[in-house]
Amino acid sequence: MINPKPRVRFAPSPTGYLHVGGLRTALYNYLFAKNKGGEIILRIEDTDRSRYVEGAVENLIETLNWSGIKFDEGPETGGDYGPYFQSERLDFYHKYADELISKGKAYRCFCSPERLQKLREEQQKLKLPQIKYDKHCLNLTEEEVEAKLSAGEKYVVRLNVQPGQIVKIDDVIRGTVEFNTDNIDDQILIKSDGFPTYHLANVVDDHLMKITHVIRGEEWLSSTPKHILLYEFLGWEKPVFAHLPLLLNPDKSKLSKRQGDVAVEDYRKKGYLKEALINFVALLGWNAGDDQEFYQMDELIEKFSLERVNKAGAVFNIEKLNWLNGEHIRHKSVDELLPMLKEELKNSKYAENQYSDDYLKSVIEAMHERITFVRDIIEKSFYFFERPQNYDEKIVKKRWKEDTPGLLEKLMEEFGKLENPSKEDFEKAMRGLAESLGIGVGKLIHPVRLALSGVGQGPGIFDLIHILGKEETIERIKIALSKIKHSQEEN
RNA sequence: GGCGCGUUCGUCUAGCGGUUUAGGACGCCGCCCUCUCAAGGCGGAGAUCACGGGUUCGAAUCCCGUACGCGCUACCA
Repeated sequence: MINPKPRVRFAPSPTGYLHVGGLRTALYNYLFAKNKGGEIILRIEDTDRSRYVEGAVENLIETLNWSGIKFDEGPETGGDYGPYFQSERLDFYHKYADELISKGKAYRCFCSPERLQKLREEQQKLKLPQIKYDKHCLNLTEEEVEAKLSAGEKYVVRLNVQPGQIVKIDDVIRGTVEFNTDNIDDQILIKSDGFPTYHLANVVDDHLMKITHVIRGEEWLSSTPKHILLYEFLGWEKPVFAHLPLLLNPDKSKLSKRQGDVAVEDYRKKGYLKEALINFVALLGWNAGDDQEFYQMDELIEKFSLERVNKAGAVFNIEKLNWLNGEHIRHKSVDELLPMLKEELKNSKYAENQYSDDYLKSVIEAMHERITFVRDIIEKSFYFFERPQNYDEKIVKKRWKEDTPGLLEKLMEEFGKLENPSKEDFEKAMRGLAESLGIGVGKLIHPVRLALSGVGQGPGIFDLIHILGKEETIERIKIALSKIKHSQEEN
């Protein structure tokens, strides 16, 4: 009975940006579909005109594209089950709303917002266990309805819920969950502006688009019985439901803007790799049951299963994301990193400078294992892009001794003799000098590092020298010699 | 308030009745490697498995209750 090729959907509403929780929902849908050789559809749920945000759809699609989640059908790609904007599917919703009305499973309600408000307040005052619509308009005769209709009165369409019944949900993640219809309100299906609510639009579209599995956030679990009722009233086969645990703030509340970034584009701007974000978010609520933490998309597809999704919410912990970002950078080749570095350079203060690909590649090589973000190459090892403006006081104190200037003079002399030196040539020259002087090579290495970079840490000294080149190395040592001497004298 | 879901190291998690002195990862600390910083390797601290009852020869694992957290309770999704 289960379709061997599932069809799932990601159905965001365009209210601004793609939330990281949304990204994970989209991801799980994608992983599930691709693991089973199925299809994933992107559907835009734009039924709330008051929340419409200009450009949100474009932004959503752009961010989804960036993430590497590819949709088989949707606004961009098209497909046989369109249109993929709910605002363009109004006829469908009205058709089925009418069908429900004629079956007595739904009814028109002419109650004013004021009456509804008052009703709610009264029920609250009476401390009624549940606040529900009183089915007032269900008692209207056909003639009364006709009269109101022809008088042009505004109305909504409500689901006619019969109390005293048990609705069961078989959730892949949560097992069987039961609801008593006593607690279910006569949900509005069509708003007075003629647009459907989520509940109707969702069920109609999922059926029409032949969706087999509804994988969505836990916030929908409570309204699922309404959806099940709709499927039953319409005589449609229900999809399989899977309600995902929520993503949480460090204080365990639902992930929100106030406590950090929630928009995928924020993380993108900060320099997180899509591979790292995907990897991280995949692990928030799911694991394969082994010790693997590092995943590429294709491995996630291969190993993903809904059965292994957790029930409890997961705190979005930035530390682990940072680690994963570093891991994914380390797994990338220098050639893959090159265009990324160039892009970062374009947005840096070095945008006007020219660097050869070979130079940048050697810089990447040197910094590859020392960074969390590609941008770190520019920020942590700025000395590959400009001469140091000053020298770290602490390091000067620690490494710049009285005999240092003399030693560096000798070293420059040795380096000066080198013809087109390789990294090994520099090393041989420096170690040779140290040996002949009977000193530890550290007496040379540390001051040289300071002279070349201005700081006390970085790649191996011979890499640093070789990348900078003989001329620049000597020049920087000269500059340091004069500058650091000065500061010493001044003190 | 009502309904629903959840609860294992700070965080992400493994565990699906005995193999557990509860395993891994991030972070933290230490050691090794080493010219520094990383990366890597090794090790350490860190969880009375929310609490209380049961079931059982035996429970983190099954059942019930309590507490706490979260979600829903809109003409929002």
